Amino acid sequence: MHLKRVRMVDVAQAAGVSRTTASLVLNGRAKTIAAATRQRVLQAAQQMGYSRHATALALRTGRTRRIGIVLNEPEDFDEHDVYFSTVLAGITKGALSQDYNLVLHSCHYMDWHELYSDILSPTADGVLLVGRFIQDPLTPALLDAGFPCVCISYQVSHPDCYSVDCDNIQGGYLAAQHLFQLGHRQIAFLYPGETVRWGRDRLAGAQQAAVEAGLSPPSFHLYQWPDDGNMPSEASIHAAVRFLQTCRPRPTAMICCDELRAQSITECLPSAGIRVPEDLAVVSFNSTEQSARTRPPMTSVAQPLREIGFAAVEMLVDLIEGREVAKRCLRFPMSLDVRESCGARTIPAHSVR
Amino acid sequence: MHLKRVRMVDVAQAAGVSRTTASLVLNGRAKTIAAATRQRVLQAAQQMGYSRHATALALRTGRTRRIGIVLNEPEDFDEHDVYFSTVLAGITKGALSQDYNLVLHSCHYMDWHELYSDILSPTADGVLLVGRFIQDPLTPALLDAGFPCVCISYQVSHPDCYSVDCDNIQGGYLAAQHLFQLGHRQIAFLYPGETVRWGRDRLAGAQQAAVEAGLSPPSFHLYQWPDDGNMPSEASIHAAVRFLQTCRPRPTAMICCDELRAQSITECLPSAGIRVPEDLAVVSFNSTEQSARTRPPMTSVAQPLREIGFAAVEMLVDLIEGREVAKRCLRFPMSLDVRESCGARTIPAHSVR
DNA sequence: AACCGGGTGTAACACGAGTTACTATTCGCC
DNA sequence: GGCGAATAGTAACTCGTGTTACACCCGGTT
Repeated sequence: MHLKRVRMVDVAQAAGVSRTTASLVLNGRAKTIAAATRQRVLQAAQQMGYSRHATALALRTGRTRRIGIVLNEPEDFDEHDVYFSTVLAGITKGALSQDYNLVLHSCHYMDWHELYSDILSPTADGVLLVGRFIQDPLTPALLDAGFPCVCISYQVSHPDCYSVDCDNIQGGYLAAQHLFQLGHRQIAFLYPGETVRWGRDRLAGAQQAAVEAGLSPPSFHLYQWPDDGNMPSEASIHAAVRFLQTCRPRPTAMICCDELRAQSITECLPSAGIRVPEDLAVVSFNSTEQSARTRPPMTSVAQPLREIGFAAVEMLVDLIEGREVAKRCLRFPMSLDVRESCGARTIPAHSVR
Repeated sequence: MHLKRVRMVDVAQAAGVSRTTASLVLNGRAKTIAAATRQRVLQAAQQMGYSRHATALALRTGRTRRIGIVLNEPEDFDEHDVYFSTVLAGITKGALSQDYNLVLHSCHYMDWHELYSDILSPTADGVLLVGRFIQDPLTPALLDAGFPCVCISYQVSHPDCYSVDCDNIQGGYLAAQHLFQLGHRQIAFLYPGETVRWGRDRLAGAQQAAVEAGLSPPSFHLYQWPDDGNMPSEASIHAAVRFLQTCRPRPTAMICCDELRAQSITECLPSAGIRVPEDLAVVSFNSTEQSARTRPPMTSVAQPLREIGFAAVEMLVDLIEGREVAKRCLRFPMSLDVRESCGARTIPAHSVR
């Protein structure tokens, strides 16, 4: 039942030439081949529906024209986590424009060594590592092996590390500046703690805004949420609400570095006697469609995730094809989608798209 | 800077044997090889960090251990369309358990012929085609070529077509049955029309429920929405609302075959003087997190998308590896997540997860 | 006739692996 | 001591392609 593949040698035979000649013609290296012969070969190829055997080509050239993608977990596509799908949308577009295919490396997070050798097989010409954890041994190992890598939304300290990220410092600055301009002075800052780089950076940006607003030394009411994965537990949400209730002096605003948490917390606030935005203004991060649909619609700092994915592909392909890459770390500015959770009037906001 | 790869011949040399011997040992075909020699080879391989060259292996064996995925559009990962990411979550899990990698074929929808030859390169051992359109020429072409395919959420009439889908007839039945049990008799049915199979099937199911409820001949107020892609246009939403307003006899309930549309329409209803659920009970399809977050939370028929993705991988791998596949079309039952948009009290619903 | 040189095309090798058929050595047994 | 069988290992081919070095032909010049 299986149709036999048409190989180059079949085309050559049909055109009455050697395989070498066919190869030269089909690769445009046909300087020394007579025009008539070339036509014969091209026509035969066309007619027989010939296309190169990808694997053989890859073996010979050492290039697969594929880009690998490593996510943190097999479950990363969970509908709850819009982050990966959006970055992936950008990556897909980038790969399309560069004429590369994408490989999703399937692997449990833990057995990084298996993943390591799968990548170095090599299954692809380079790999995009999406938002891995700082302690992850995989990235340095790949870099040590000299394998082309681009990190998305994180970076490691290694001379060969290239990365694309959003400018979290500037993002934190935006969030805080907005609140300061609205007159807030007591601000709760909810984040994953200093160990997570984007958490650290966003806080740093917020503190910078505080300094510029004349609040020195800058002081936020810090709350570090427990490390419980993408889906925050109910207990962790309640703990955050309790923090907001008991914190003194009472905060009039909160910056929450995660949209999903911000949303869950906000939903619990009314029953804790806290109204949004009257008693507590809220700014979250990662402005997605979700933020527009909450009550009240939530002001949120947006990451340009598609652009990040797209740029990461571009950078990786430059690396693969040996072109010079100007900056080791590309940073995209974040933007503030002003909605209603801060009591500011709704300005036609920078569209999410 | 690039570390030279360790090849099998290097391992063999280090162990003082021929490459053939090394190959036999490393593939467990070492029946005729002395235990001592085998140990030497294994140890050398271990020590030098040897791993097979994936491309060479694929060329020789004719198996890439990759599964291709074809989506409709490069933009399918858009955050608006949770469908693909959820199916992909299931596929990822399936691929992981079967020890296959995944290839995302990047391609514009239109130039199907380019995609066709990319698939037949072959980039993967088989391909999952996710929710393509009926008119799509790609699927029959691949089937004609004898390439292993599994269709997800659609099917074509071809003797070799294998597919995994949810049972849309039963889903339509569930939706209508729920409304009939609540006493509704005048029901608007919003769907993409007869040309889209799942639309047709859901209607058929609903009609079956009507017959069983003693309403014969079954009559719904049919509304066919225009084909405007995943994101419904504002105009199309308004048109639907107008339909609900002007339709006589006045419907007391609506079944909308798409969650996103149902949601947008529901948001417009108050301003049209229609309250949900008092004036109009609403059942939608594709129950995702979104449905739980609307006001009121929306009753919706859920597709087991993860299970579908997972099963599709299983089926495809069976096909690839030449095992017998019992059923040509695997159908998963849908389930009803009862929320508040029908006025039924909230029953602890079948969890989305 | 011998030599040169441009125009055409091909034989042969390489990429890194799996597999088959065959050689070489040792062992057991009569 | 000789013969067959079992044991241990390898040369040579294959997968489908890109590339390099070379062979051949033919016309023109010395």
